[in-house]
Amino acid sequence: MAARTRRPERRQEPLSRERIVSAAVELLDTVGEGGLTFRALAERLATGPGAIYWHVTGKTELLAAAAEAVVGPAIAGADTDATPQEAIRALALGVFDAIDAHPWVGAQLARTSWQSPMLRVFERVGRQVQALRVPEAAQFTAASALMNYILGVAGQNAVNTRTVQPGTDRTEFLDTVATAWAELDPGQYAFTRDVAGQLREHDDRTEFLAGIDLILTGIAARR
Amino acid sequence: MAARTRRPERRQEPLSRERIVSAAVELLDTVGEGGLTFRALAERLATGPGAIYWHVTGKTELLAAAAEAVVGPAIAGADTDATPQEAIRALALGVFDAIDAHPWVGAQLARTSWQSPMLRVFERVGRQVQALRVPEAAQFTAASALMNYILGVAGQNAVNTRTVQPGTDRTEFLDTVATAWAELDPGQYAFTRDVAGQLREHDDRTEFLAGIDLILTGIAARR
DNA sequence: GACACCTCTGGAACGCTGTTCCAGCGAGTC
DNA sequence: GACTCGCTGGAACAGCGTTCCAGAGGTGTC
Repeated sequence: MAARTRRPERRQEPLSRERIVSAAVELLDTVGEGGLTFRALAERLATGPGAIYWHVTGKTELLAAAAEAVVGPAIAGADTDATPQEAIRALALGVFDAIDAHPWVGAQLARTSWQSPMLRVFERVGRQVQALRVPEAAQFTAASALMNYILGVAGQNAVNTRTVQPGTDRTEFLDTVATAWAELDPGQYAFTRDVAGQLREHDDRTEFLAGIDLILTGIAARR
Repeated sequence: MAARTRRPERRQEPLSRERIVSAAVELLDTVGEGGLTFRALAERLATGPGAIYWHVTGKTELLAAAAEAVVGPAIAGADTDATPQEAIRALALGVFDAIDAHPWVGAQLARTSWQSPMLRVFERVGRQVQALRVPEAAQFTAASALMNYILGVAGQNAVNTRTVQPGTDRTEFLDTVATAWAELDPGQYAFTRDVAGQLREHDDRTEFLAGIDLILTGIAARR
């Protein structure tokens, strides 16, 4: 028994939404999307699965909160004294870099439509679209196109990091795919073969920005 | 036993990969993404879950095959005697319409990187990019941007149909979101409020095509 | 001090999933 | 008739998100 001598074995910090969310982010970062389970999370927090549900309604909300925690700060910067184009680029890169640092965020954003934080991105992209003097009737189209492109890249980024074995690095992965492309049937896949080299050597970030610029050029030309 | 008179109670058709995939497509179309389980599929095929695994390696392959079955025919058309822009539009619309008719395909395509059938889309988009006389060094970028945009729309389309309750129709759903947008804080969400009306009245297909055209314009301007 | 509250805990259990296992059926072959 | 082998389908397994609930621990009231 020795009930007298038992130490105050109660957990140092009490459970809280913040502690749960930040533990979830750590788990997602280290073990990946599939690694976030309520049991693993409970173990990390030295509690049981049931306790977590007191602070969080379910996995959906938990993932949304984790994404918010990571993306929120990344898009918080001010876009004063910058051209609209530069502001949009900076915003898009903020999202991109957050996804790059936390691949699971890409899947999460692509899965959850325009709730926060992507609604905030939409708002700020839209304002810059207005600053570009895009006709009112075309503003929704312009901002939507940018959002869809960003979310498309987000999703693909997530897919790629999910596909790659945890052991291999990015260069090796690109090399494998590029080699596979180069060995496709020349009749059926002439173009894909042609650009296999560009796939091998491209930089994701630069390429992402080039796509943004393509759309921005399109928007400017239509003004 | 009356073994003599027993009808050929053996299932009419034997199990086969095609039967399984087409049953999966039916299930996905009627019950949605979450409705495709091996048990439901087995019941529909009047067999057990184990039998399915003889013809299909697992759920991943099954989903890929289902997407291929739906998207494959949609992008099979020939693009002879059409301008490159028209060919790209037609191709993109083929993918869009397939997704529109089978919402789960959007999620599937967005989830599986550029395997078939999206690699075939990439190839054919790329050829038209070459036909547009885009400099070699920019071809990968141009084709990738189009692909990422298409996949972004695909993913968002899937999200929206997943969010909406099976009861309500699209108009009602758009109305709800647009109303919510119109009631946002004017200080923080000025732009979003401004375009709430455009959200309510927009047509997905037209909007999708407008985005494609924006990128095409950007590509042409950079030539 | 005793009692009743009420927030919060965490382990057990539920129903569901994808997947594996394997006894056995039925047609074709020696 | 026996043997083989492609194929079947029901049972079982491990894991998931989620729910349930007995009870611990702190706080306020008499």
